[in-house]
Amino acid sequence: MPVAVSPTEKFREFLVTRNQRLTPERRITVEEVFADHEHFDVETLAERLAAKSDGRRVSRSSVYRHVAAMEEAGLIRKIARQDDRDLYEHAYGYPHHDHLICRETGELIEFRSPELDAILERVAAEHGFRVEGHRLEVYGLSREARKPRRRRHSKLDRV
Amino acid sequence: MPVAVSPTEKFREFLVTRNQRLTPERRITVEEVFADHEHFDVETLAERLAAKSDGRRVSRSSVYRHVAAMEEAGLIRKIARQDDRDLYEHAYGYPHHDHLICRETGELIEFRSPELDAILERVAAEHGFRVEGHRLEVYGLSREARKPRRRRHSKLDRV
DNA sequence: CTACCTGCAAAAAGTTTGCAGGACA
DNA sequence: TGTCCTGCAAACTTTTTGCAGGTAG
Repeated sequence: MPVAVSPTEKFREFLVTRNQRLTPERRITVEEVFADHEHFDVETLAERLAAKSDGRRVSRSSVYRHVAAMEEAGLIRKIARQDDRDLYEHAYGYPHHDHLICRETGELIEFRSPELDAILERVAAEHGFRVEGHRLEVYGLSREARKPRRRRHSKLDRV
Repeated sequence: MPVAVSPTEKFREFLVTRNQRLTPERRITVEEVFADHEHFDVETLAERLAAKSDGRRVSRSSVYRHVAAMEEAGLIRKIARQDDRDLYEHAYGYPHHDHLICRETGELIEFRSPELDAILERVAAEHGFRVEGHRLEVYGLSREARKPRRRRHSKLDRV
């Protein structure tokens, strides 16, 4: 099922409901965020937007404001905290999923598990709780990290 | 299997491995934390410890230092972020579990699900990932929050 | 004209750190 | 004596906010 409306358009629709406009700054911000499917944190995004050489820069404070709006619009979602920063990912046009997070390499491996969702629903129901969403971070070691010393930046590499 | 060693003693053992001592301040901090099974954030804990009328107060910075140490010792664990503060809970003498978090009341309902753990193991294995732990926060509405008592402030009213 | 917007600088809030004086082995 | 420790204040980081000027309809 294809995404019928672009994130930018979706954002505009959301803004309308609040009597707000899709300004150039807002457009630039959404487009930068949806230019790829990478996770991001606001600071980094702001740096990227501030570095634009053409007249397309957006101030840090505005980036924070726009990211907050995009989250309220349901375009993006907070997935974790990394190095004291909130990490975001696309929520629009991207199915919900969870993450395996490697403590060694920082890798984020995405996975989907309907079974998991089902269990949560059931457990929640047992507690009279209505699920609206969840955030799951599984910590451990990725295959990559466990590879027996292969070009990995380990101080223990024999010199 | 019963907890053979008290948290305080456990903390002492950990400190020894780093050539550190269980000072009065450290002892007071661990004891305060394990005085009940409630979740806590450092700021609140620090306030409690600063308010002690007897000569048992501990400065905020030390509380931060001690809490960090206790986490490294495996006595406590970070479970979520609430109101911009890290929230901790006991990890020692308390079986691992996850939480249903009410977005309305802030309630934290604990639950355990071996099935969930099993699924995570399986999914992880499929990705060559070795699980060491996880953090799961399920958001939604608790029964309490859904009780149809007098007008709860909701933007969705009469839309 | 009347919102809505933006960038800047300053402010918040949580957390960390440098430092001088103490304490303990 | 030589570490380890603590409290205090200052520093830091990320994020938010006040404000003055700008812009669109």
